[in-house]
Amino acid sequence: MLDIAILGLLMDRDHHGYEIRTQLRDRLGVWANVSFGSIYPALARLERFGCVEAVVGESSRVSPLSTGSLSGERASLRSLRANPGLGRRGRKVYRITEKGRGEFVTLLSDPATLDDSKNFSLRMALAKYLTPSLRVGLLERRRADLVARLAEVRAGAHNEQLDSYARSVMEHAAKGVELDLAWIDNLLSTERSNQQSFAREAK
Amino acid sequence: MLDIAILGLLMDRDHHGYEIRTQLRDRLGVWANVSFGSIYPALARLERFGCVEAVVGESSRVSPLSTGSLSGERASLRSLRANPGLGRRGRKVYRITEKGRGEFVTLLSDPATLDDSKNFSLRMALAKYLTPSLRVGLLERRRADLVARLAEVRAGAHNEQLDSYARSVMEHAAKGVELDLAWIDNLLSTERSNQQSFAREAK
DNA sequence: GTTCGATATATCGAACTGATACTATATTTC
DNA sequence: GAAATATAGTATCAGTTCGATATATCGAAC
Repeated sequence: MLDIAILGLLMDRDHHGYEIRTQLRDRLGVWANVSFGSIYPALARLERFGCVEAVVGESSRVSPLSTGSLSGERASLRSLRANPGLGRRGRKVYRITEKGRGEFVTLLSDPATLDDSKNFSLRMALAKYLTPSLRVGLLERRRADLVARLAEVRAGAHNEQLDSYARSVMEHAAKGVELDLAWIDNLLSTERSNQQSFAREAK
Repeated sequence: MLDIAILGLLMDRDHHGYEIRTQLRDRLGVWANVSFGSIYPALARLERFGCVEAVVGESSRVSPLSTGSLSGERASLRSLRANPGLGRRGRKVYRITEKGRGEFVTLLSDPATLDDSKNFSLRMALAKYLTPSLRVGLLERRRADLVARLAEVRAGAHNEQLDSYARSVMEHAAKGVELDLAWIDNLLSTERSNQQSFAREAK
């Protein structure tokens, strides 16, 4: 799952480990904070499989000879983030490979194991890389899962032998699922109206 | 975290592994489905620490000699669930020990690591075992976490360079946090009005 | 009669977390 | 201007959880 997230970020531009963490928080909205104990092994794994590669010439201070490339790197770093305070330590910047791009699309399209909320949100955040039909398929599958889950938590909320706290948790869980469901339905209708407008154009 | 959940279920009555899974789904509303690869090791761990013990005389078919205890067991099983079709295979029923009860309250009260949504929901579902002041403390801590998280996802949702899908995910995440926050505030006001009515009684 | 689905225990490898350790630079404080 | 503090950065470890898989029993459907 982390693999998809990392590859998705790298589709846009190169990143180093620390940055992946902050991007995951700020752009993908799925994790509040991913552990470095997840990120670095995942990066190593992806490199082993040939999906990403470490970008050379980013090790900063070790080679102060090539001022040309160094200043170039500085410039790219400056453009990376407008605020001062760039890289403090030798970073290891990763770039996605061709194989990685292929693997990314495969993983993202794979309908297996998208049961939990995090997994789905991640895929939606990267949905621009999917074809419309795959997007709709993903949404419909998620919708079915949520409907089933809603029945479960609603049944739980009506359980008479629950104390008020446990019941409150179940009721809140139900509201959360309802919110998710409304979101999915909204996305689905957007998706379909886009398809219609596309069909009109093609006519 | 699973330890708290299991001990919490066992506070009510004895359970076997499979049942813990269904109860976790139906009563605690936190997990849709916990893996057996989590439950059985957790049970073994808790037994190793002396927090739970396997209840003897529940091994069913292995000892058809003690008909007295067997019929007694049958009766207890029948009372356990009204529907027919009880244990098909030898179950291992666990009971919480005195040490386990102590450990449970300690773990439940421990303010450390309640950052994620699942963890908090679990604690709330078991909040009847907490004192009012511990409950309020838990709620206020969670509230602070959510306020911080809300700022994060709102900032993310206003990020201009996000595509429409990623932004939708962030906006939905923000709505989810808002829903959580409203729930917490509701629980907090309930908690405080209960305290007030208690104070009036004591007067 | 045999496949199917629910009940039940158990284990394995891979993945994820939280904690911790380490280093380097920037900013603030005295 | 020295010292503390914060932030940026890589890395690893033990413990926990997950998903898949194997095994077995029983009732029901076919």
